[in-house]
Amino acid sequence: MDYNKLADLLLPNITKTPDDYASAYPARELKEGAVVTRFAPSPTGFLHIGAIYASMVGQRAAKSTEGVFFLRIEDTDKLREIDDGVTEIVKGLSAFGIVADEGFQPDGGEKGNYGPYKQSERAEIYQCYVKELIKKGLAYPCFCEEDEMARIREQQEKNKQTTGYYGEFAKCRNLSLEEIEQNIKEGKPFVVRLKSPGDENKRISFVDAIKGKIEMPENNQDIVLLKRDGIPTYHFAHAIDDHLMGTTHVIRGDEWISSTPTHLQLFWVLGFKPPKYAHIAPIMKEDNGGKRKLSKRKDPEAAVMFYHSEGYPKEAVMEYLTTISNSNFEDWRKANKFESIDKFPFTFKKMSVSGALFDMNKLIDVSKNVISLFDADYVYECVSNWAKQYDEDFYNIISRDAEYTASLFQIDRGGKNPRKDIAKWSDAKAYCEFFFDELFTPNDCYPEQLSKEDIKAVLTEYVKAYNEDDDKDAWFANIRSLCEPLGFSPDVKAYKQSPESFKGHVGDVSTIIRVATTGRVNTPDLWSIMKLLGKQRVLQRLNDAINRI
RNA sequence: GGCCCGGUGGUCAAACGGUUAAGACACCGCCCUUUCACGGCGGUAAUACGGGUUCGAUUCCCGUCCGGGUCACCA
Repeated sequence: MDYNKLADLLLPNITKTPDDYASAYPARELKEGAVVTRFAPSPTGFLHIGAIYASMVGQRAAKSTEGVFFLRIEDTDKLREIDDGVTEIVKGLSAFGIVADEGFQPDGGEKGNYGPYKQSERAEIYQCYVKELIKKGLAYPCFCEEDEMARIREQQEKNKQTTGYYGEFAKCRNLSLEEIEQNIKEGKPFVVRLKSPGDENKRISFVDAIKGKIEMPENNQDIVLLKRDGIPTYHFAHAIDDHLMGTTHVIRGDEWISSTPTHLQLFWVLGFKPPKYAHIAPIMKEDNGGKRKLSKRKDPEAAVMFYHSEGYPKEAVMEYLTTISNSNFEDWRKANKFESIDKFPFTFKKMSVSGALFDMNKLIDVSKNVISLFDADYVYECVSNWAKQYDEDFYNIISRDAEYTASLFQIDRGGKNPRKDIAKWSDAKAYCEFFFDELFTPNDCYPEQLSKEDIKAVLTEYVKAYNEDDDKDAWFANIRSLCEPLGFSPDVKAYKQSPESFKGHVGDVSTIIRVATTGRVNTPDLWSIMKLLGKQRVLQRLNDAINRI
């Protein structure tokens, strides 16, 4: 068969040669050991948290070796593609601080010398290489229809043979040039398949950067290279793009492991040096005792938007994801409490081999720690940004006096053992409601064992004694001095020794004042709160409380 | 079903031929304390099962079971 003739018949419009592309995509000039990674999503729906995870790994691997991390859009499936898919991906990533060195940028632009970074714009590149393969007799057109394929499959299943298009079942392999010409003339659609040189009985092995050595049978399927529409399949596009773009490490979900022999074969027939593979385990979810991948239908936490709308800071999500990805991260963090996460020496080897269950408790814990280290101004900024988008009323209230709001986040912050009340920005409202008159709801939740008269007496006396200029010690001494005349013990220990001789202790007196001013039994440091509230509001609330009794 | 990968407390995970089998989260208790937190101390809880190999197996080998992935003109 004259393969050159066949190639021109099938792809008449392709005039460039692989050499043209080889010179258009020169080897990258990077320092020794630099790693080139990429995140290559298809714009088929919302951004999954797994995408953040995978890109974080890619970015970290590249950054730690002064390499390159790029973003390539794999839009070869027009049926599943959604509008704004690319924007969603880029925005979603950048919301977590992930911006690619090359490829699509948050501003909508495209950066880098190895583009285009969108596969739909690379059609003729793929076709050029397919044509080359046809010329070498390594690829051929296949005119089989769907029902025909189904019939073959049925037969194979019946005979307990491996299903698929291969060997003797690959009937279009043996078409003569004349038959092909005839089919083309009749306008029959075709796909281009690889004439697989693989042998099912031979084995191929490769070393996965995460999972170690993996051995599998060679691929003997004549996989589709070019679909009817002339667009390549994932497999083929992967081989071409990652070669041309100089990817050194392909980081992807481990659902791809089983097609890696096919990919290795593709690199081989194309004469390309294959990249290293790092197959990462997916984040799982517990489901009826079993494990399954985080699902977008069932699990809100699968969507990147979830973290955004709940208000988990991007730093916390990254921190959590790193905890999952590198088992030694927590130890490192303990030893480097204030260090930027970028300094963490990331390695593939430490990555978990099997899928970790998503642990919301752990995220919350990590997030509380992360937020507890933020300064008050930054907390305010974050809460404000969050509220602006998700709770406008709250936003209007807190932004009226930025300084005031920021200072309320300063309570017990900045010291050695900061409070950890807030795990996500949506917690902020509940945390600080009583600081704002619009959000403050009086709630007379006084301890039940105290009589109304006693409560009233405490409040009445306190209104007289209250001095807003008191420092913390004086403030508390003041409360303490109220105790005895009112029948309360100024000392908790003394109270515990003979509870029957007191109405309560200084803690109860504090609680009464606390409830009257904040509507709560539990709050952060009351003195700080009253300081912030100011004399007028404190007295107002105290007197209101007295009047309600 | 074929082919891969995996199985240490509820979860995430160390230990890679010899440990009383770490640590973190969650849970429980105690201490600190004017409340709540924070912090400190302590506790419950694990090597899937069965065979080997070995003086000795969480660790190596085999089998069973269980879980996950994959078998498209989807990625």
